Amino acid sequence: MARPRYRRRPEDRPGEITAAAFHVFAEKGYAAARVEEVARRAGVSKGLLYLYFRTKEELFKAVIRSVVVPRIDALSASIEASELSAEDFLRGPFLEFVKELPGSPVAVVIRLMIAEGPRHPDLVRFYWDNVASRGLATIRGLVERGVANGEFRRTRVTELPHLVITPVLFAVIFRLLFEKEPLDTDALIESHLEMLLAHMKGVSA
Amino acid sequence: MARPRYRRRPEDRPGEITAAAFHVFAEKGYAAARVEEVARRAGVSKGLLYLYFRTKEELFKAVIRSVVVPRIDALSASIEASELSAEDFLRGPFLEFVKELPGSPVAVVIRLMIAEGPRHPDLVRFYWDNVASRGLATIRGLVERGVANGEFRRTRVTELPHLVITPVLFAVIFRLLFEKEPLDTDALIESHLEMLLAHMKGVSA
DNA sequence: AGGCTTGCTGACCGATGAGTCAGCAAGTAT
DNA sequence: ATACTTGCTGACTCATCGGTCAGCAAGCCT
Repeated sequence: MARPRYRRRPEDRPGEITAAAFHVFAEKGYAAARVEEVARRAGVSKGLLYLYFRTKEELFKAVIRSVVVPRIDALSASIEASELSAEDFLRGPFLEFVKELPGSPVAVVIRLMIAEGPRHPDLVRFYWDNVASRGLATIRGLVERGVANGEFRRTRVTELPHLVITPVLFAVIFRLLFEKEPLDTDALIESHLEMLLAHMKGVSA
Repeated sequence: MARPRYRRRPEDRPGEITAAAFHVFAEKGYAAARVEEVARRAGVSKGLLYLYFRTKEELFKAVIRSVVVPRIDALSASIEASELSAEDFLRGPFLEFVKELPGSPVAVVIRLMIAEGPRHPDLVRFYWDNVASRGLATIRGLVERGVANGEFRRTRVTELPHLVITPVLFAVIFRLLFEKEPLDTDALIESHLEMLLAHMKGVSA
């Protein structure tokens, strides 16, 4: 008895295709990724792919969104829900979240954004509006909460929340580029946080 | 009188071609860059380009090397030549050097390395051996000089000199990606250095 | 001037890959 | 069973681009 050559599953297809596309884009980059390989990995014909995504670029955008959107929601939620002091939040949930990033799909997205950003300005815009600026605003809010509490002094960190996450981006990129060179990214991020907290608290430890 | 259609200038060609290639790779990335466009910008035929560079990939490697090698030499030289204390060197020549990076050709090279690194492992190796690891070793040496001097306490920064340059990489990438969003990269780098020095000196300023 | 070397040109080739479409077959209604 | 809808296939087209090569001409001899 011949099994059917395929099953109709219109509900599942888009998700399967973006998942496959994520892997292909991750290892090849945008330009070198082949639409046909995406289709093959998704167990689908190239023609079908084009029924769900109008062009390769549309597919690319869908992939970025599919990785990024759920993360944002998770982060926002965890902050709202927390009753911790600023320092405890930074040492706890924040640190945990941020230590995951270098090994997560977000790292891949960051690489793709750096590599392809210049030719996909609307994607950069989307990323800025939904990830980068919101993340920075969140950190700034946290720092200001600490200042209001009396936990922290007022420092440049309020105006430049970027100072909090520089080692995270460094770790992401270092791992991406120099996989072979060992770097204890956890220690990097933790040491930086120690330094930062000491600075904001105004003690010399 | 008909001007000659071209002049023979075999000495100048390689440099002219890599310079043109730098611009094209910078704005298109590797895969989307067209060899013919490089040739056109260099005022040369595609055929000639292939007399000097065997393949597109060779050309790419030559471009990276041409930007990176002179910088290395300049940095090494300036460190050797200096008699300053560790702190003064960091506040002076080091800071100056590092503030230039986000707007320099090195920024472009960093983008290209991130984007194309995975498919050019020997280039990554070259970059690691000649730039990244040497730069890190230099910073570590500087910090240790400060410790030996009694200027600095012994901290994690000795083992993780990466902590010194995280804001530089951040600034490079931020500028590359979000050109439209203002960020005072000088202030970012300076503030980080203040924090770092306070930490290493063990004071709370 | 005539001949020789070689820097240089640009038309060409072959491969590759994005996107299309005519038609097939899985599922559904009758 | 039969007819119908539509998810799905894969062979095809057409443009693009890396790389080649036969030959042209600039500059240098003599």
